[in-house]
Amino acid sequence: MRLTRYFGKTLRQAPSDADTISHQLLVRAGYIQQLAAGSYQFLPLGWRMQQKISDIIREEMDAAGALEVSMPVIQPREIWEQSGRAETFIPPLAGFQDRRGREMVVAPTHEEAVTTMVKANVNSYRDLPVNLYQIQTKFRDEPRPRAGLLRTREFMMKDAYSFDATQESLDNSYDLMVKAYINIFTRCGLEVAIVEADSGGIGGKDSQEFILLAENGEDVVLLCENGDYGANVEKAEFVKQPNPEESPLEMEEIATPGIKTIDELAKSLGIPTNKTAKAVFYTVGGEVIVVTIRGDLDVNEVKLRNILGGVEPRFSTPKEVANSNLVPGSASAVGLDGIRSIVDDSLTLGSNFVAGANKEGFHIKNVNFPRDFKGDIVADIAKATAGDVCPRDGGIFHDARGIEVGHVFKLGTIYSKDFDANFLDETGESHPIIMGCYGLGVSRLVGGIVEAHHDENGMTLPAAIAPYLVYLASLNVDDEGVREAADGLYAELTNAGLDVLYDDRDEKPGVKFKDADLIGIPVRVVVSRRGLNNGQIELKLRTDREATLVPTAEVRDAVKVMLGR
RNA sequence: CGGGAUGUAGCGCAGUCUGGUUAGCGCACCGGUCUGGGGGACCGGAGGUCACAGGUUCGAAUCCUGUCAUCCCGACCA
Repeated sequence: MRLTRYFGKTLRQAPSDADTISHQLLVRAGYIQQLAAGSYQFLPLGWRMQQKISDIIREEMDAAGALEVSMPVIQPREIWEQSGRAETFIPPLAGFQDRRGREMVVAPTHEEAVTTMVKANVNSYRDLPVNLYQIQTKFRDEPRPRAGLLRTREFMMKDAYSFDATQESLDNSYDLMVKAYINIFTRCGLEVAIVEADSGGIGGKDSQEFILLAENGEDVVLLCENGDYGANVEKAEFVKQPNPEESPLEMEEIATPGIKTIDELAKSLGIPTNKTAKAVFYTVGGEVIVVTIRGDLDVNEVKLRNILGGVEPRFSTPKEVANSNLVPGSASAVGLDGIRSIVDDSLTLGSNFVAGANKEGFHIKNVNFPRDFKGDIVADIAKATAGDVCPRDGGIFHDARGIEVGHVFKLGTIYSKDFDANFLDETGESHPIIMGCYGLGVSRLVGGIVEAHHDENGMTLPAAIAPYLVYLASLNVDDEGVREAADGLYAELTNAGLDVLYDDRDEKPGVKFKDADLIGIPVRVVVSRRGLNNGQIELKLRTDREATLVPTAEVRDAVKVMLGR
């Protein structure tokens, strides 16, 4: 494609509202343009890059036996009511009424739709397994879109759904997808960490995320130093260090005037924080509950939500706390009646804790669980952090930020039951179909790849996903010899099956070099009067410092070698 | 939802505090001359509902009120 006929232009400065590097470079290089918060238009360069990624995804999904379909973005709200997610999906569904007054939603994901599709087409175990996927627009009304393409409201996603007759078959379908994802990310030039994850609003049991490690990432993951375990911080399990054994002593009230926090409490008593019990108040569906955890640990709200049956807990307001007769700073579950108590299992790993006395300015020594307070639920609800101990092999966790680029789930039968999507087994017995689902953020990958592949001058895109393979720059367009040579190379390289972006503009060399670097095309070919006088053309990989000179006749083969073709 | 910041040409900004020519500058854009290997120089142009609405005033980009938009931080352990 000739740049004189192209659409979109490069910017010397990025818009002031772009602050992550991928956002800045994608806008400056003319790949994308913002329309509204979390809503981007793809210019030709950006769209081509996204299409290259989509092509890779299609190849790998097809190779794994999945079949491409397409489902509506606008869906009747009914099916969301049927699954029970109409009210519970976070962020809340966006939608509108059609002209007949029927409630429609803009789909944030497609479990409901695909389940109805499969229900109509699968009756027997002979029809299974099957895996359906699509690459298509999603809309989620995110409370805070940010970081360019890394978190948008409208985005492109590849979503796949597997349907199996048995758990073993689901395991196989799931493994096939994990392998396909590894292939996809590898081909995109990315190294991703596969970590255990919470399944969140989608539902299901086993779930893993593919995390592209990057400083601008929103997710925090914990990785064992031995490489055998990695998990999103929302999910991570760890070995809680037990306190030294002591025999339980009698409770004793002590005055602690002015002490409000665990740190102050531990300091004033000269004890470690793990000798204290911390009480935290949450409101769950209008009910205030008290959550008790050892003072050196913090509550993981995702774990808490899961043991509460999936209802989102929220920090209680001061008013709710007061109405429940709880005393902030001196609260505990000791002696509390009529209020639900959730206890982290860390409190079983020690004795004689210091806890609040539920009286302003007082605490109680030698509190022991379950002797001194009840726990309606005792479970692991603690948040792991860097330095904690891996549950698999005792290794130490380190933490890292990353971008969630893929997420796979074993759903089980939650949706097939909602929609009566059943099959008959060999004995004629009816069962709900066992499902899995597999998401991959395509437009997010565009941003993620730039986060991973750039330098101070612009993008350094891998050939597999670059919008063009060759940036052909003619330095002296008013020189007939140069123009003929450049035109000839353009034709030759294009005919050889290489995507060429031909900079035939009447611009200074510096401008062309700057743009070539910014746009990030893997190979740069320069035709100039100077080189031509020696019968030579200049070739350079975007990621190399120095260029090499080759005779005109050898350019095509040399470029192919550089691209590994 | 809460907190903070910002809205002036396609992009980056000054001007606002202290109201008063025709609202400026850099980049980009159009015409021209020179130049020609890392965003070059000069000459001449075009481009603005100063986010929007209302108010104060002889006079508002500037002061007041409201609205909208965009970005950042927080969604947290009493």
